[in-house]
Amino acid sequence: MAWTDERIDQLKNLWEKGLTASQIAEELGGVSRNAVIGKAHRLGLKSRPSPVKSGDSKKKAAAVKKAAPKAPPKPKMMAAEAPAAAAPRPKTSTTSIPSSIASAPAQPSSDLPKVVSIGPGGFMRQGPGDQQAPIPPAPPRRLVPAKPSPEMADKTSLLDLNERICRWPINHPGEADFHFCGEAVNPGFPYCVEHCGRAYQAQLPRGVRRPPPPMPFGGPRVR
DNA sequence: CCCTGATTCGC
DNA sequence: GCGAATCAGG
Repeated sequence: MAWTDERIDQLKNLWEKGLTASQIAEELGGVSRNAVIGKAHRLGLKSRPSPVKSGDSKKKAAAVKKAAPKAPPKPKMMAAEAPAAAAPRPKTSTTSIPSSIASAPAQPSSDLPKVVSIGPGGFMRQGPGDQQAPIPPAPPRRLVPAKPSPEMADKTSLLDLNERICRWPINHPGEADFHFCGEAVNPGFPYCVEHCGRAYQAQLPRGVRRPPPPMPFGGPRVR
C-alpha cells in the first residue's frame, strides 16, 4: 500500500492527535504498526509519550543483529534534536466550553415541567435540568486542517467529529468513502435522532419484536 | 505475555 | 523511501 498524500495526511493528524501507532495503522488499513511508526519518523513527527523513551536509562547497547555480529563499536547515535520541537499551540485563550452547557442556564425555579425526550426507539433520557452536564472532558480547542482533497469535501471525517454531530459511521473504516453521518445529534447522545433509533433498541413486548436493524459493524452493509 | 514507540538496516 | 525485525520500557 502506497503512502498517498491523503494517507500521509491522516497519519499526521492521527499521530498528533495522540492515537497510538497501532490504532493509526488499523485506521489507515493495509499497513503495519511499524510502517506507521517508520513513516512518522521519516516525516519528522516526533515521539509522543512513549513508554521507552524517557531519557536514557543506560548506555544503550544498540541492537546489532543480522550482519556483523562482531564489529568494532560504531558510534551511531544521532544528533540531538534541534530546537524545532516547540509545538506552537495556538493560544485561543479560552478553554472555550462548548455551547452545550450554555443551553442549560441555571433555572432556580422549578416551574419547568420535566423535559424528557423520547427517541425513536422508545428510549428516554433525562432533561437538561435533571443532570449536570458532564462537561469536564472538554477537549482543548483545536484547529483542523482544511480538507486536503475535494472528494472529502462533503463528508464528515474523523477530524470533524465533535460533541454535537452524529458520529454514526457510514461505510467501513478503510474504505475509500468511509465517513460519519454528521447530522446534528439528539442532545445527550452521540448520534442523531435517526441513528439513535438504530443504536438504541427499545425492548418491545414479546411477540411484537421485530428483527433488529443492522448495526454499524459486523452485520451486512449499512446503507 | 501484552502493549507501547524507537531504531536499525536490507531491500 | 519503506517496513520487518528487533529492542527496551511499562
